[in-house]
Amino acid sequence: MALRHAVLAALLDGEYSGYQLTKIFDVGVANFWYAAPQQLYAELAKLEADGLVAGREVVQHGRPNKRVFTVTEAGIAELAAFAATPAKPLLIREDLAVKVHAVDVLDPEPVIAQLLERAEQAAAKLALFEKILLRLRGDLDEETFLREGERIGPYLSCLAGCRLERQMREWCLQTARTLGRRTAPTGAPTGRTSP
Amino acid sequence: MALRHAVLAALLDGEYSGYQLTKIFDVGVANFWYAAPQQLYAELAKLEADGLVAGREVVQHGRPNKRVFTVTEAGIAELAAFAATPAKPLLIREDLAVKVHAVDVLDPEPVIAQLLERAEQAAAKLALFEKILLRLRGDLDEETFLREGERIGPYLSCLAGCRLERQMREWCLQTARTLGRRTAPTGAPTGRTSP
DNA sequence: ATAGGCATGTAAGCAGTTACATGATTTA
DNA sequence: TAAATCATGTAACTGCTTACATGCCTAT
Repeated sequence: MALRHAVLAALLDGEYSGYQLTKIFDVGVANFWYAAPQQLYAELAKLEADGLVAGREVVQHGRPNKRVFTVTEAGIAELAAFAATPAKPLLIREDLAVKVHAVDVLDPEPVIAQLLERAEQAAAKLALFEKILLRLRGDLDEETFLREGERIGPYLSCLAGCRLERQMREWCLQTARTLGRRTAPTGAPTGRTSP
Repeated sequence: MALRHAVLAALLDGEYSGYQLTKIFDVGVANFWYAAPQQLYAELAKLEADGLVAGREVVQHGRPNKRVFTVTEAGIAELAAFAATPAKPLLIREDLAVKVHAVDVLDPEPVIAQLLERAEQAAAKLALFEKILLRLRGDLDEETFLREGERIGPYLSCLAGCRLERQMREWCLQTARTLGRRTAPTGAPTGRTSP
């Protein structure tokens, strides 16, 4: 049971409703945990029942009311216990890499198309993360902020997201180029050995 | 249902038994899919029942016999259909990043220790992957191999593993350093503001 | 009007994890 | 003689995904 810790960590950034959390978690690399909306509503209910978060009704005009949640002291204690526990290894599951692994016996065209699409998504996420970094560090430069800032956890985990997306983008582009060169020596003669 | 595709892709590299696959999959980033041993035995049974792989008994002396599996033509067709289907987004779940995200309200010591340990694991995996790359490309240099090699899929997916582990190592070290500087201004006076 | 965003859930089914079970052989 | 490696599973449980359900408000 580790989704609960990801939810608790996310709620340290502020009061959020279930719906707001779904937005944060379906960016996926929010805090390196993906979760479906239904999981979040269920988990929040459990966390509240266990006294790890406290809900508060927020009345809104013009849109449905919502319940926002805060981490309780018991919730902080739960996080502390979690942090002191040995970390589980990274869990990663990536369709696209499986397809690339098998590409030699397959039609490479759809794989190349997916690599290019993924590269664009990675670039978009990277841009988003860099905006978040800017917002978090305010008017300080990164080094000063990391030395003296009050709350650097979200910044540090966002830095990991940047690294990941940057590598993802580069790998996708490099791989697409490599595959493209092998399949389509189309257009002007290139002086390479003909088939 | 995507574990089956990861298993099929892994079996393109050669005939493997269930036990051998467990070794490949618990390296984790084998082809970007982690799976527990029990999953693999179950999945192989299903794949064989569906005619996507074929099993063959290998008699051994001095150790238990084993059954090794090969991908059938139907298996290749299944992989082809999978490759043509839009890829699901990357699934990533990382305890350690969650802990870092929450580090401001926690004792940073155990988190730093885990970051350093993870950095070492990443370095070890990186070294392993680089050996695999060498083995795959034989006596060719990378560029030539990627242009002219016969089977480049495993090489390309292993390159992704290298990128990932390299970033992981650097992020862990950078993050541990940052956290360490903030908590322990021990030793010689540094001129910084005292607590 | 219709699509999209806000807001919260239930229910069924499948996938993944943890614990248990067995047994032979090689290495320390 | 104990521990590690090879080799293959079963069973119970938990967690995750997919599909369904509802309803209001805003923008096009």
